[in-house]
Amino acid sequence: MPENAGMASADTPSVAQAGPRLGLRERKKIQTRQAIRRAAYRLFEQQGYDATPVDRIAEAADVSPSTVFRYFPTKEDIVLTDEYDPVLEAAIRARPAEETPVEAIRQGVVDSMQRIIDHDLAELRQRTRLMREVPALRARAAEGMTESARMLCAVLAERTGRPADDIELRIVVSAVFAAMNEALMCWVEQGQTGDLIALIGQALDVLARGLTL
Amino acid sequence: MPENAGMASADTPSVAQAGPRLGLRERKKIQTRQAIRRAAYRLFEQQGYDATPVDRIAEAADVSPSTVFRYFPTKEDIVLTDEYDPVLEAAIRARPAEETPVEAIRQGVVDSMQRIIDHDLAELRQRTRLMREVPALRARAAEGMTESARMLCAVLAERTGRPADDIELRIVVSAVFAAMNEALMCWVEQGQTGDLIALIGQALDVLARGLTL
DNA sequence: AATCTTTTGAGAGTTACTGTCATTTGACTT
DNA sequence: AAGTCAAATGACAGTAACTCTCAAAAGATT
Repeated sequence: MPENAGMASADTPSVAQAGPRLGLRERKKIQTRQAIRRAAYRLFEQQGYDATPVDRIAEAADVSPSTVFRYFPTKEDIVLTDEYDPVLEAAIRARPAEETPVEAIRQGVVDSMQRIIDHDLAELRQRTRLMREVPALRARAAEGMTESARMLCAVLAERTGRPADDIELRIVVSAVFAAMNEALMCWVEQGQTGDLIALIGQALDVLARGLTL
Repeated sequence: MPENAGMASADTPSVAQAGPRLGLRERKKIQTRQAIRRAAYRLFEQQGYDATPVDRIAEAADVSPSTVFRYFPTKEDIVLTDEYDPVLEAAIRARPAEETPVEAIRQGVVDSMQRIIDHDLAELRQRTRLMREVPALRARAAEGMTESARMLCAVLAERTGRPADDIELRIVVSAVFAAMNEALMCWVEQGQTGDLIALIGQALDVLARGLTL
């Protein structure tokens, strides 16, 4: 059974980062990270998130519990750590300056989501399913969204000339993230089989038309 | 020093509920609840949320730790438990049926927020300040918002005739909560001195005009 | 090969819970 | 007023997610 056949994980750099060959140390770190995440995902699937103590994950990944906490400060991070923010940032910066902010956000969001799907759909599925079902993960994910929101605010601040802490800017950004999140949750509830990009598009449409029903 | 002079807390029913005189047992329960919350708020203010173990809150409230957990399933609940949902629900149901959903939400949100401010501004201040500063509370509050969102979806489902799990409905509701939350956070950052109602109005305006900047 | 630095594992300690059980205390009956 | 019942409380034991410290192991460097 091949170990990592044709499967990119979040532990592999998202973008083609043909960086300098890493030393043995760095390579081992990446392996350990992967081992922990894989063991965790497998156990979560088998027995559920709450029913899986970190100690057992450590055991399954063949590392000490201390090591698990060194790689992932909290159990939630094992599931939620991702590299989506830079992707979104790049996608939005790539939009032409003459585009309206809303349109730039829309295209940036759609583009980066497509990239994430292409990169590792299986992982997105697992992650979102867990996010839907485990309250602790939902809560933590929301925390993560406010951090992403700060980033997006900064990018849009440049684009619009507004200050990064501008209230209207923040409203826009948080509404977009809320809509995107809701679209993701709907997708999960529909069995993750539908067209996620279309769902997100629909969600952003609702925002763009001023929430009219 | 008077003990509860002119100060309504979340432990006192929000609305004028001149219900039947409560038995001693019920009265004591309310007292205990109040004692725990007051002790907690005081200690949080003095030494911070994270630096205050539940045991110390129990001690300060003169109850056993078990009792604290009986009243509040988690430490976060001591801060976050509120009775806002019924207020919002009532406010929205009170809007005339011919009003558009967006307008009904807007007025309902504003009305209920005003009611909350009138009821106990001091508590709203403490709560929102803690929500802003303590990550664990931010996360947990987000969880609470998704529950409130479910309720609001149900109410709007009735009003619009759409199913309660309608995607567009859910987008609308989650966007509104996101905007309201962001307005609250802005208010906190501005020292909680500005006009909160105006801020929320501004936030909802941004949504209503389709996020144009 | 020797040394230096980073990573790891072991172990002890804290804290937020969870579950159980005996005791207490208000409520209700007679 | 005494007795009974149900609910509330407190004491205690246990689990699990971390946090900190320190010595051993392993890669990097000379």
